[in-house]
Amino acid sequence: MNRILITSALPYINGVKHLGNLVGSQLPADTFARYMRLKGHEVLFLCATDEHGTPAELAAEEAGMEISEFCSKMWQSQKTLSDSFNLSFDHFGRSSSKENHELTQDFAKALYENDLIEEIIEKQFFSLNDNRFLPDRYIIGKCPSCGYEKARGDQCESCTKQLEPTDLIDPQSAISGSKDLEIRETKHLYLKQSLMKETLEKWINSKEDWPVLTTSIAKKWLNDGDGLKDRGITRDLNWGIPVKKGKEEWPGLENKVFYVWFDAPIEYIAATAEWEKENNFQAGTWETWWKLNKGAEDVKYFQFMAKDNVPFHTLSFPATLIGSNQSWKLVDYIKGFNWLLYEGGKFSTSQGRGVFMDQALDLLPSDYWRWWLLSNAPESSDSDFTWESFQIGVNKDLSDVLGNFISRVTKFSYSKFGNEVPPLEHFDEQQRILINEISIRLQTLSTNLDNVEIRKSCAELRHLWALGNEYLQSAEPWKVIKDSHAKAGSIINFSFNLIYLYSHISRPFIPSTCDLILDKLNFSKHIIWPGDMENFLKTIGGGHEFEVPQNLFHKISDAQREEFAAKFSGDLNG
RNA sequence: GGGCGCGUAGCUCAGUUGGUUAGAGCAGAACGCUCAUAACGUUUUGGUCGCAGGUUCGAGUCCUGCCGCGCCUACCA
Repeated sequence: MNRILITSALPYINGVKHLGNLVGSQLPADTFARYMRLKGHEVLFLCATDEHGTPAELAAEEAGMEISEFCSKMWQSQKTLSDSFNLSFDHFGRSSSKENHELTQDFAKALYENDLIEEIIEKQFFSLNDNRFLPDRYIIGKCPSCGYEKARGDQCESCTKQLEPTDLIDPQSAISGSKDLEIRETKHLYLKQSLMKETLEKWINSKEDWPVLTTSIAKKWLNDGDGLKDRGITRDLNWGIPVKKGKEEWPGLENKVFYVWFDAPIEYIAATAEWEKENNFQAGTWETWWKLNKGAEDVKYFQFMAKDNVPFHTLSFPATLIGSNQSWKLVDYIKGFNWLLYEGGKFSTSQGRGVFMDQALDLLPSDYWRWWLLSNAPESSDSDFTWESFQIGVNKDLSDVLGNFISRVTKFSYSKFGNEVPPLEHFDEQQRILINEISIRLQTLSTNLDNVEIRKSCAELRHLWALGNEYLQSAEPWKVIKDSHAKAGSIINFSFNLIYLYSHISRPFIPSTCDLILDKLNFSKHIIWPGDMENFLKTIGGGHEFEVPQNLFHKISDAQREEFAAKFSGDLNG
């Protein structure tokens, strides 16, 4: 048994997440966590909302709510949705937690003491009307290069030229539109990660098993231009973690908070402390997961995220952990994902384009989405959600292959033998050959999951399901029963044991369907990853009582598909 | 501009360190079965592996150049 720490990238607080967000980190992480639990490992699977930053403040303002109230509400909403999608987090925390405040401030202190934080005086736009400093992208004006009227202070979206806010002609606040701006001097903190370039590079070069996507992004940042740049870790906002040196005030930074990207990854650690507290575990339990000098040497740590998150997890966060010199556990494997597209274009939270988690569940049960998303996860490149692909994938794999197999076995059995599973005589030649093939394929599935190869795992699982139909077709119990009741019963017994197998190995992918199968077929709720097939496929013996489940999956009709597509076609939320 | 990735059957993709007749699912065709959600099974039709060179006994796999597509480039998270 190993101790396995799994974190999913933190979903941002500003609204309901779409399917692209879901498949980019939380969902594959859940499948991996569930698999590792079935394997008997001690798993700690964590996630939390990422609550700080300007977009959260603006979203709260738009909703007419206090920021703290807004975040609480959105946290509850995201928590409810992740439960509905059966994301099996051991704890779903908040980056605004007391634990994160303390840890973040402690990290800042340690980094400062190790000469890895620098105080820099900068000139920055201050909006008198909004009574706040404005980040570069919240200043708009005319682009000096192409004349575009609504160029942002960091970059002109029209000609893509990189800009400084002071370059803009006739600058104004993007928040209020006010032109009453002045440039003020203000102090900020920078994380001197440039000093850690060699250390980080060596660490990343040692990770030969990471996906190319992950290491190539990290190396690009390490070697781009003058190399790894220092990074500002403070912002002029009200909502966030106040800049402090541990518990002490930080002179000149009294009204500032840490940059969201500094405190968000620290929440992984804080969430562990929250988890400990919530469960009343012995004080210091969280450290056994995170501190190498307190028992974390044997922990294997996996992170899941979309590609936009990779720089922070490969560079800034490790720089924070290493730089503190406090023997923190570093990540062992980073799984990065590309984007999921919606009908060829981008999912967009701001434009309401695509399908969002709450809307998805209004249409169909979670397993339909889980299955399609996992079997089409954007691993090697961006992948495209289309209603047609979704319809075909769900209908074929879930209804025709898995659902129909369970249906034909249970209904045939019930009609011929009543509500008790008939007994197995002994494994015949055909069954032995099949047991052998299943063992091999199960090993492949297991290896794919060990390697966090999500699509391949789905393909292999589907193949295992298909073996059930192939077996039934060639064994032909409906013919055999005319000569031998016992022999037909034996075929059916074996088929029930195949369903028993599927209810275990499918659980990381489609948990609620598996629970339903366990329930209806009266299988034990004690689920493990199967070992020896010969024994495992004898588990359900003769006389086992069951109930015929209703059809587990309903097909998506063409009419339904068209209705969904029309509903979600526009640039407004459906 | 720079960096990275992709381009394999009509569609979506897999192809370990280069090794014999290039694979899967979907779609198409034929046949079979009738237990089942008109579902299932068997067989089968589709590929000069983006283009052009090169290395090699041998290249989808390595090298060079080109074409096309996508992503990233640090104050959106």
